[in-house]
Amino acid sequence: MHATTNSAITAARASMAMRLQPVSIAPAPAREADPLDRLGAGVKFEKNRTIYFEGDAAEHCYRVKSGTVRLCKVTEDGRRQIAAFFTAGDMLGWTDHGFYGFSAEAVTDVTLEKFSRARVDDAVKASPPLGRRILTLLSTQLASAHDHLLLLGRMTAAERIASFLLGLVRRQHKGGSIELAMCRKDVADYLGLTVETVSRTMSALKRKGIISFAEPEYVQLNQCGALERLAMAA
Amino acid sequence: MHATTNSAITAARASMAMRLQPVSIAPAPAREADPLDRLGAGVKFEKNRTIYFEGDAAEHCYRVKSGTVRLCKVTEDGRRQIAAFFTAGDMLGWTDHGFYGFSAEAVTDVTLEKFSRARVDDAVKASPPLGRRILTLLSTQLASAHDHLLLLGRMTAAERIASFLLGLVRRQHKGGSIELAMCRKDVADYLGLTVETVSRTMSALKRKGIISFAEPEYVQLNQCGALERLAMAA
DNA sequence: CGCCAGATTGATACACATCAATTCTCGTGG
DNA sequence: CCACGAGAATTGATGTGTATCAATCTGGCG
Repeated sequence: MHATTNSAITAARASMAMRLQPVSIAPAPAREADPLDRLGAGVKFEKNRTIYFEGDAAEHCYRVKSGTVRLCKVTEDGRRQIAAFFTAGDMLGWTDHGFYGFSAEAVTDVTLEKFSRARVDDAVKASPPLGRRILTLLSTQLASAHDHLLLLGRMTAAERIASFLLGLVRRQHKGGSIELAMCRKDVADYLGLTVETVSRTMSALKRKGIISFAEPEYVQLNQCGALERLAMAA
Repeated sequence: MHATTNSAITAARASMAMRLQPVSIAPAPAREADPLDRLGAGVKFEKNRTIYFEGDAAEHCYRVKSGTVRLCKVTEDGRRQIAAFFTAGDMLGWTDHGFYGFSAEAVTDVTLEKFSRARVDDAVKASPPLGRRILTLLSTQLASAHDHLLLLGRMTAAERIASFLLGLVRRQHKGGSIELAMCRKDVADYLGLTVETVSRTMSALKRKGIISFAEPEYVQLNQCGALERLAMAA
């Protein structure tokens, strides 16, 4: 019935794990200048400043040079959902709908390259490979969002935390140890939980020796295997 | 602080409501032949057949001609999440990652146009406007997925049902009355709930006179205002 | 030092899941 | 035509994972 080999599934899973978080733009082909480089203007935002608001006209898109950005939306009564975190190399704000659907905010102090949408559009017309890159980008972000849907719709608190930590460790490949740029509230709003549940769940993992941390923002993954078993899902 | 006008927000909200469900490909420019038309091969799938499996090599993409398709993933222990429903005009299976991340299944009997990814890629190289259409497509689907994240992460059962029904009524603009192509289990798995909760919540809405239905698959929205108040969120 | 925001931990509440019957519809065969 | 069985939907009784409410603890900073 299932026409796929196991190795194909394994490969797919590996790639999916890699993109649990939004992923960097593909590196520009070998030794050519990145056509985006000519178009960008450097901008900085302090921690917790808003880069653009949900509902604003979508006249710019951005590429992260340093720091972390969150994409989020807040309801009238204060509930918040974070759709993604972006770090160095990620691109955000590309939409074909005239208005941003989610706000973008600086989680830490950030530096960005800011692009005029109109100019990028022109550049894309002139350079098909650039168009492809943006396509790849959106495709990656879409796949990532779909994985996030499974997490929010069907996973338990422990599974969500495990997936989140594994996603981070894969992005910042520094073996086992990760730095959380965001506070517990941000983690909670990304995972569809409350701060308390995030804190309790992480404490439980710590008690079991699966992870450890002295300060809340520096976490060591001691048993990735155990985490992967928790994150299971697919 | 918030630099946006109310009308901008209103416009953005309207457009966001419109794309709660994945949205049709933009109509081909006026009187020109759609470049995709030459590339597609018609295929049919019976209700509940799988169009492609998660993990399969992503060698084709599809455009729905009739019927409804679901994009979904099932965990080892049987939990399922539906990421999207696609209907006539929607495109699916476009990914830049070699393997499909989610399976696609026929909710009803469906007819599709099937495209070879390689050929579409070539066509895109030859025709920049086609590239733009696909970009728009992905951008729309991404925006839709982000709205879905808010729904799964932060909304109550009643809010999810209300959003879902409003999303449907906007797609099939037949004023007030909608046809559910999918069963309650599909709705539940799209909304991150159980069948029982979907059923109970819809019964409650019926008791209040906000909606009505004799057969489960034909629902009449009597008070869209009340539903919108429920769906609130943003 | 004393303040404050963030993190952690504890006690309790509740929304939704789970388990368990019915009921309803529809297709199938006697 | 009706009996029968199977799958889907609904409804009810109960359980539980996480939210909520409420302290307490911690580290940075004026």
